[in-house]
Amino acid sequence: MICSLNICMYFFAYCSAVHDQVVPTRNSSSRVIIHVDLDCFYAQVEMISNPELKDKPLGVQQKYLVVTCNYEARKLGVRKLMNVRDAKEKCPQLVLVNGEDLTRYREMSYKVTEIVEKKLQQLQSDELSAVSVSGHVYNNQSINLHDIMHIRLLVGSQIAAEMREAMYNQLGLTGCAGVACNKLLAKLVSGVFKPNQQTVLLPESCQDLIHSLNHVKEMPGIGYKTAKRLEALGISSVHDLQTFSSKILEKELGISVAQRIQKLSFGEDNSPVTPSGPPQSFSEEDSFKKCSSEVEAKTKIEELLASLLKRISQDGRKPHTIRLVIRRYSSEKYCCRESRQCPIPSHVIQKLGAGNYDVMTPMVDILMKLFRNMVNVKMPFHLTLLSVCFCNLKALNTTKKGPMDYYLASSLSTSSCSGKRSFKIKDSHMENIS
DNA sequence: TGGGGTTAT
DNA sequence: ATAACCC
Repeated sequence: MICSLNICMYFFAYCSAVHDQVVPTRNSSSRVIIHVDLDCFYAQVEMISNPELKDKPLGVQQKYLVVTCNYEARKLGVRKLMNVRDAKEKCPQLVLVNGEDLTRYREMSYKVTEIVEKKLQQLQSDELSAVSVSGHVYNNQSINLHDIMHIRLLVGSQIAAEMREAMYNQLGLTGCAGVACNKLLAKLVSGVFKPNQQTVLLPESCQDLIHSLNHVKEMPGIGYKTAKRLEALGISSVHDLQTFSSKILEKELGISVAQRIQKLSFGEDNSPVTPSGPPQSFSEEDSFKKCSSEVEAKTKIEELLASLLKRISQDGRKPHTIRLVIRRYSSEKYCCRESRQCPIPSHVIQKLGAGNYDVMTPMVDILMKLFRNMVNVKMPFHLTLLSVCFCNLKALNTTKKGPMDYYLASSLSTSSCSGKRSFKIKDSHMENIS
């Protein structure tokens, strides 16, 4: 029997996903999802570029935050998103490196994506006859070799191990993996044994895993805002959410969110693994204590734009929309951002690719118009963040139609259509079972 | 709370 | 086009 597996991978902050629809030929409800999470990705990249850091407690700093840290530092009490002062207090020997420039993390992320895609193609020819697990089994549950779903998950655990091996051998990166029947559970179970280990969840232990969460906030898909709204309804544990009136929840959160998160609370998640491909937007942002003049803002915007132009020219695609985002100073803990966006005029887009025409000037002009649209520069203001974003990325310049366009368009559409590929995995053991 | 990125309205 | 939400 031939089945295809659905593999999904996420990485901290830099996002890459590799995917495949997992469909044992007829039954689309029994998927196998592999979720891979690299251990403290930024810190690993830093330790690879400077091996002296390897056995020291290391934190990656952005502004006055330690955004992530290695496991040496965690043993000594440092946590993700900890204040630099608190972290130094907890751990005076903590070594800090600046991680505000994401360039090297991005580069490593692209390498990981490449390796995973190569490995996925290789799997087609690999013979995986898995009758044993790789890594941990959640709850130490015993395996039933007569249960077809158990067998599929075991195959998944072997593939996960191969993925992690490839990433370690070729890039020196370690990470965790979780194998389960949907994305939610795969992600949750991936964190049970850390770091650099993997765990498979057999369906019978699903409820145990879900109820091991202490609070609904720990459920992936329920963020700060949603958790706050749930709290206002008296919902705090997963059990609270499971048993709460669906009608009232729908009224409070809207039918879409309500139904989705209540399903999550039971461990149900039918969301597909979506091919992410290259990013759909590029942005650069900078935060600071205070920006209160237009000149100051313009200088910062020029810096952000310059970096962005460099990145977009490497990508090859062209943005058709530009956006400016600000954050105003607020005494409240969580302040919102405001943004203004507009289309990029086609003559500016054309200058992006070729020639040495100055593209900065017209772009800065547009951005400053957006800026003045949000901020009344005749009144005092206090900003704490500026961000410039290129989005609505298009591969080709389709503004002009030439005689060649027909051919170009058709050759593109054959390669970029429908999105989902399928990888066949021969599993000799499965023939015996089914 | 950084520096992102995607989804919903 | 903008805000909300998530990691």
